[in-house]
Amino acid sequence: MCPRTKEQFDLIRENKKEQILNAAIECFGTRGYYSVTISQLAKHAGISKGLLYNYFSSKEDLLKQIFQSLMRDFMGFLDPDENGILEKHELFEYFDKVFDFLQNNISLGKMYISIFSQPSVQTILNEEIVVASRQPLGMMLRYFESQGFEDPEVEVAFLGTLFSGAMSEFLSDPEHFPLEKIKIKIQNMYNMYK
Amino acid sequence: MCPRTKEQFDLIRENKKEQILNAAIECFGTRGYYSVTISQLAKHAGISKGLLYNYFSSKEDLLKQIFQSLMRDFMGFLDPDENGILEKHELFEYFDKVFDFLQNNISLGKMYISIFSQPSVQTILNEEIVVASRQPLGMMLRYFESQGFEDPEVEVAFLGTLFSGAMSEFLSDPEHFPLEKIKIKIQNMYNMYK
Amino acid sequence: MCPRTKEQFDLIRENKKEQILNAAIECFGTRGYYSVTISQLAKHAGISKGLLYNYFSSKEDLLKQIFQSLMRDFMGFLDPDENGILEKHELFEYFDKVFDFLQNNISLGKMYISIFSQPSVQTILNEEIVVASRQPLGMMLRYFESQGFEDPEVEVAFLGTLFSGAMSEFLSDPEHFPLEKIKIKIQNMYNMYK
Amino acid sequence: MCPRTKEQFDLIRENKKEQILNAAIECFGTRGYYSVTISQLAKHAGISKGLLYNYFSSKEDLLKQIFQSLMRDFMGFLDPDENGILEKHELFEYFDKVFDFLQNNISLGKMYISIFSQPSVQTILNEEIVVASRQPLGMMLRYFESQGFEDPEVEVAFLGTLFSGAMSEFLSDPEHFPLEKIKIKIQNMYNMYK
DNA sequence: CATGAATGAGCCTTCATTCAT
DNA sequence: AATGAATGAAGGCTCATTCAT
Repeated sequence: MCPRTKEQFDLIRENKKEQILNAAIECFGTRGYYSVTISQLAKHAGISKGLLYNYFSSKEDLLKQIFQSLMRDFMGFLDPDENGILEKHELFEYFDKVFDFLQNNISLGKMYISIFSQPSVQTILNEEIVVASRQPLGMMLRYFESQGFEDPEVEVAFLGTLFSGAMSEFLSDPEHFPLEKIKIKIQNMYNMYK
Repeated sequence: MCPRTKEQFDLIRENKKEQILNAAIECFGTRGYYSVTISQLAKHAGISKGLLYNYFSSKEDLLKQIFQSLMRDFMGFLDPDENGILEKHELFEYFDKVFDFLQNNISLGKMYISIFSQPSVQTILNEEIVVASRQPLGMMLRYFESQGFEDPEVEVAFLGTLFSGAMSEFLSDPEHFPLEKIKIKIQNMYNMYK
Repeated sequence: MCPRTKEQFDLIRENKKEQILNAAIECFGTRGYYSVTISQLAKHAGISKGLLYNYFSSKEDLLKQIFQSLMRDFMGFLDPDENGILEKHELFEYFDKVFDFLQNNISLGKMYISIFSQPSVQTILNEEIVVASRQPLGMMLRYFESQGFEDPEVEVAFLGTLFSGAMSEFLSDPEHFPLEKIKIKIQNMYNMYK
Repeated sequence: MCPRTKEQFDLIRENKKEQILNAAIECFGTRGYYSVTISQLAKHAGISKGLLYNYFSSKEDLLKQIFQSLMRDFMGFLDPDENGILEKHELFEYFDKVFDFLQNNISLGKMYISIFSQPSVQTILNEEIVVASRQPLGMMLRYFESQGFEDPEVEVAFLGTLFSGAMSEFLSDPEHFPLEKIKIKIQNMYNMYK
């Protein structure tokens, strides 16, 4: 029989990679990066240990790739028209989008939280984090400046506080946290009425 | 050389245990529970590995004891007269005390954050966390009820959001986070003027 | 597309096998048998891993086939008329041929050296080595006997010493080893003037 | 009970390290660096796998330390008075010492041979080899210069040829190689009569 | 009380080999 | 004939824990 075509192989690779990433997000999210072994990961993804290394060069690499994809998602929520400028309605919708996303991707969110709070994981991702956060922070700062806020830097810090607080509280108990009501409270604080 | 009186023993035990706990807090806080080895810990504390097991039965036990001591500190901030009832000035002062404490115990704070966000560490501490948080949450709820808030449960959740957000943002970059200004913003929200 | 005539098949097989052997000699010679992976080998040969196993049943088999081909070459140098008897001019020319060959096949030579000195590779090739060396050693012995040497066995050992020494020194630094001058020194020792 | 003194621990370490080195030399010498596993090594040395890493930071480190000790031995044979100058009697005795040593340390010798001929092991030891060989080669060169040899560099190369040839032939079959007679032949070539 | 040598289970990773297409 | 995805045994190494002294 003739071998598979390049297109067939590409399709297999793409699907399998997705499959592994999903398994990894779930495992890392529920049990934490350090507590998950490659063996468990492979079993969860329904593949052999060795195959994982056909797609990711190491456990660290796997973490980095998940993180980067997550960062891309978040950036897309913040600045959908990719013009680097944050408009009022974008900030407003950002809340909705991020928390909608989190509700549908609880494991991913938990993983994100555990990434940002585990010092040693931060070490692994350090460069990625710095690069990834530079742009959104700058956009928020310019937004508050343009809106005539008295102390824009504090506003950015406070917004960050609300965000990271809401995320971590929601994700630590998704069933009971009154997400909708909190969102409304926050949006009211910024006069973001629909 | 070796034999000592009972009093000497007790004094040594007390000091040594403190010494180990401090070293552990610093190491866990800066590098994370999983990345710190017992060897490193012992070296940092200036003792031998074997001796550490004289004071703590395992690495997990060490973590639990740190956590319990931390919880006791926090409870002391929230309800200093230990009457189980949260009064307005106590909530007001709670903010100050907690963040004063954090500013002087950054490693401990980082460790706290990493504890609450690492799923596997949560597993280790699960019972302790549930027990420890039941009382303060109840106190806050009764406080907001007594103050006639429309939806006390949401208020508790929102306060928790502000808290955990401020903690995590402050601890992720203690040098630059405008802690004082954020504290004032929060206290204003609750009309906690001095 | 796929089907071909039997003649085409045979031609392809012959070329492919040559191609793989050459790649293997180069890789084994420069990096050593154990450090070269089948993947690298296949890439170097411009084929897939799977195809390699169509021509060689295992990594060991590949090594054995290279070795056998090398042994055939060397035997051809020692006894070109294949009469099993070593004549003076044949021994004389043997030196020239072997070292000419080595100069043009440095990787092969390095591989030969590494084969003979790696105990575990010797294990793999053990039978082949014994069989292959029996004949030339016997021929040399009879040669020195026929030339009336006092202690022919020592002469064989000494000749072997010179040979293996010159090979290993040349191959460990082909650029700087004064091969021609050493050859002349050796040939003078045996009165092998042209 | 009181703990051991520093001297007691040092003694334990020294003995144990020796024990591991000897086991490693024997294993590497008989089966080759790549074919020996840490498990086998540990079993052969009568210790656990983990303990090996208490004394050597890696398998490579173990190889390097063996090699360095071997190089020190060889240098001691070549220039016992450590004046950096090779005298006639020293070169003469060098032969005897080296081959006496090899007869009593066949595994070590085999390991040496396999080191110098395995390309990938060479890579590991590359710097060490360059450094280690610079001095003796320089000494030999100056010796032949001082003795008025016509082409001292070729003499060094030829002596190296004899050496590495004799070593590899002897070590590949220590039982049958006529070492004494070969030594005499070589010493006669250089007029090194006792 | 105090030390660090010693253990061994278990981790991440590699790689020869197989197999469906 | 040809491909590379897939497997799994095995290797090097780490580290919490124990124990003789």
